[in-house]
Amino acid sequence: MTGDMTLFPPPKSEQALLERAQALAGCSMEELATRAGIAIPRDLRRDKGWVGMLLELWLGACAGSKAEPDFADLGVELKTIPIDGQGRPLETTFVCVAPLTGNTGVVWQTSHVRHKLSRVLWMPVEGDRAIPLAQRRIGSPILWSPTPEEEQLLQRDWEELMDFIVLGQIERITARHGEVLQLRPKAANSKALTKAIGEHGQPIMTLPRGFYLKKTFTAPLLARHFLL
DNA sequence: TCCTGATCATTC
DNA sequence: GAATGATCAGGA
Repeated sequence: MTGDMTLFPPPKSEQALLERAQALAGCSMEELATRAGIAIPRDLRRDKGWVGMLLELWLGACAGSKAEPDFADLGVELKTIPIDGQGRPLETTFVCVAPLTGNTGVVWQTSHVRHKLSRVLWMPVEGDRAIPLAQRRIGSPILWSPTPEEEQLLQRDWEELMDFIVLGQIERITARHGEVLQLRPKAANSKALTKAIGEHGQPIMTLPRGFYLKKTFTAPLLARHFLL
C-alpha cells in the first residue's frame, strides 16, 4: 500500500461527501493513517499540511490539483481546522494567495476569495499540542456557504485590503487590518519575494501574501453548528 | 496568553 | 517563484 493512493474515488454528490465525512467523525489520526498505510509524524512542525492531506485522501479529494476546488465536480473546498476542547479554532484559516499585480478592475464578485469560500466542507480536528498527534480526533463536519451577513463582512474587508494593494500601499498592511479577513505573509521564508506595486506606482519586490480568515469569523461559524 | 509575522514540505 | 496543504513561536 502506498501513501499517495486514493482510498476512495471522488464522491458523486454533496450528500455522499457529507456522509463520508461524517463517518470519519470520532476517528483518530492513528486509525486513519494506519489504515491508509501512512507514517505519523511526531508533531506538525515539519509536516504542517499533514492532517489536511490525510483527510483529502480519505474523502477522495483531487489532491495536488490546482486552481480548482478540492472536489471539482461538486464545487466544494475542503478545509481542516484545528480546534481546542471547546470547539473553538486554534488557528486562522488560509484562503488563497493575494494577487499583488494586475488588479485593475477586479471586483469581489469574481474574486478568488469569494469563489474559494462559496462552498466549504469544514473538518474540525483536535489541535491542542498537549494531545499527541496520533490521538487527535476528527470532529463533526460542517458543509457551509456564507450567509449574506458573512459575505458582507468578507466583501468589506476584501475591498479594503485590495484597495491598499492596488494603491501601492501593501507595505502598510498588517494582520490587524480587516475585521474577519486579514492579509499575512504566505511564503517559504522572509527571503521569498514577489512583484507588487510600490507607493509611486513602480514595481517593487515584497513578501507574497495570503488571505486568512480570522478566528473571529470561524469561531461563530463552528459554534453555530453545535447550537443547531 | 494570544496574535502577528515567519516558516515548513512538496510539486512543477 | 507559485501553488498546494497549513502551523509555529516569540514578542506584545
